[in-house]
Amino acid sequence: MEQLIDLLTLEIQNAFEAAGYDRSLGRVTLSNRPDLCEYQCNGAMAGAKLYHKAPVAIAKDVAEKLADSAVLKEAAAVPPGFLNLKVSENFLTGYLEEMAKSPKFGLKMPQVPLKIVMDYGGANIAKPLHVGHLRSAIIGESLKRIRRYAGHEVIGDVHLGDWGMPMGLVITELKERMPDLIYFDDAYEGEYPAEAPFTISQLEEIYPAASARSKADPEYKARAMEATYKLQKGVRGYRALWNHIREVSVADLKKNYSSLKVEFDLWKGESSVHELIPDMVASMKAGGYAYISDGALVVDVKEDTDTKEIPPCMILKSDGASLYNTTDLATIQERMALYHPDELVYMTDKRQELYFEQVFRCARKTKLVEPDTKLTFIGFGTMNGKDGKPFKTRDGGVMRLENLVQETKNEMYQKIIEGREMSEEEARDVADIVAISALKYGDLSNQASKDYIFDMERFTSFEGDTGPYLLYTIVRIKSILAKYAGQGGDLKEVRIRDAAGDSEKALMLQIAQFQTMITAASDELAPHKICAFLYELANDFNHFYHETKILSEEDETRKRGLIALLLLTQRVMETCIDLLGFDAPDKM
RNA sequence: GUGUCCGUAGCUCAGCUGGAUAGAGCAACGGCCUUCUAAGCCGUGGGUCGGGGGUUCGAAUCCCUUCGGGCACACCA
Repeated sequence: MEQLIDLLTLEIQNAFEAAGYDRSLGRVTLSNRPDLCEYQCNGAMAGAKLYHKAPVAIAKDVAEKLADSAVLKEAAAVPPGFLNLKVSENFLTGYLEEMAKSPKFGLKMPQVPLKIVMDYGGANIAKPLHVGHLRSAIIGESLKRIRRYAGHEVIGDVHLGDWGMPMGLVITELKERMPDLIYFDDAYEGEYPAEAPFTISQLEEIYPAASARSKADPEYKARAMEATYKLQKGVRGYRALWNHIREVSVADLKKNYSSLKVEFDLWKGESSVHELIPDMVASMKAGGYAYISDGALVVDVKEDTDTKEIPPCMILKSDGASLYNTTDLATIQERMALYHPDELVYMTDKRQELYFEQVFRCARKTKLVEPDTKLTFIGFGTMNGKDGKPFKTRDGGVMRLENLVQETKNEMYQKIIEGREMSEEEARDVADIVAISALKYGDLSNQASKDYIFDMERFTSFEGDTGPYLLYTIVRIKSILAKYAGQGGDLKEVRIRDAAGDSEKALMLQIAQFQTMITAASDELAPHKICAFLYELANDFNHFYHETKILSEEDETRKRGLIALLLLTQRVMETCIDLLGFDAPDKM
């Protein structure tokens, strides 16, 4: 169905035309003076010059044509030339009724759905997930859900970091600690053990140790680079060891991502494409794109319109090893071949923006993608601590994601156990659900591209613009609906009625904006717009709730109308939180 | 140095395809529970929208300039 604001615009445009003015002046916007009107049109002021006429006179002409509009209850021309609009209650009711019975509340589906591959994992199998991976996972998951809801086909790929230097570092450190492992015996030709010679916790300790040592010890670093090279070349023992690292690590990653309700369709990684690399490199050379510069193989990606120096895109290091660029380019090639996507989306820290600009240009220049394939980079800001610097643990280390999630859950458990009578087990379950909302909403309610300050106390608060506050609002609605059903009310036999008061109408008007909001969130890749909408919706509901008796309403018809409005509010809210990637409990 | 993003209330943030009195939340203060979850609601105080110039009937929003900060700038990912 059409967006409410478009229906209003059409109505006003017709009035402009009927009054003898250009219909393009009739654009309607949400009111910025809610005390005066619900929607407004500023077109008369823009038309003043065109028609050499006082803006308010134009507005008056238009308002006259709207006197018996079925859509508008009121259209007032006020100085200096605003058209203040109020929607007809009856029209609004019909609009919400149609929303209630349409799939996705009447959201228009694209004529041709896009096929999109989204890359929003970025986890490295050599090291555990840390807070830096949180934003990519949370924002990426939400955007995937939003664009699916908007009617597109989205494939989410975790795209593991499993082929670079970190692998060489872990292998080198393993060799250092356990030189007698069969994997390091070049003469060995038998089967390797099925069981990994290390656990996930050991792995978590090994990488940081190796990384630190390689920074301090050039000889060690050289060995790690060599190990990386040997792995990539296919040395049997190294591959077998690498398989262990991957298995142990992926099992742990799946557990962690799933605790955040983050799901990937593909568990591919840099290594998935290593076999494509030689041919890709050869064709880049044959096509005349790639050449040797300072020993490395590069492709120039400068353009005449550049306002700054764009360094060439590196394809192979001077030692012949592949790097991030190589696997990313090969991955583009693979994704094009396997899925023929219309768009490739990358979610990473915004510091990688220049890097992706190089890769995208290189992919275009070397024709890895179609001319009309869209390549999108979404860079997110840093998650900072209260001091405004990148988030760290108390002792200054990198905070593991698992610990952050657990701390949030514990914090929430404390609050629930203090404020509510609940069994310990139930409080734990509820705390887990609410904690995820706190974490995700705290992140998503900020613009993705900006840095934000992680404040556990604020995010887990039940007051203000937080995830828990939204869930609390949903729980209130659920509670009333459950009571209504318990009293023998049939939730299927209810229909929305015309709003009887201001707060009821405000709630209805807010719900009616759902489609406009979703469209904006999807087009602009902006989950925070859903957050803002939800928060406002929750406020509107609570305001309405406070001054409206529902279950004790004596007029049966009106009561059913209120229940229908509650149902719709709940459905819209739950749809929105699902798009953000969290759930609501039944009680809290 | 070059490029880029940001600077809005004490704090954390919206608003930025130009419109009327710049909005929320937190914090502070004051009200509202015999009645559907008071983890709620209502209200009060708090702003040279970093500074300066320009475009416009109208600028937080667009342009220029300046100050302050973040980030990036080929063999890491």
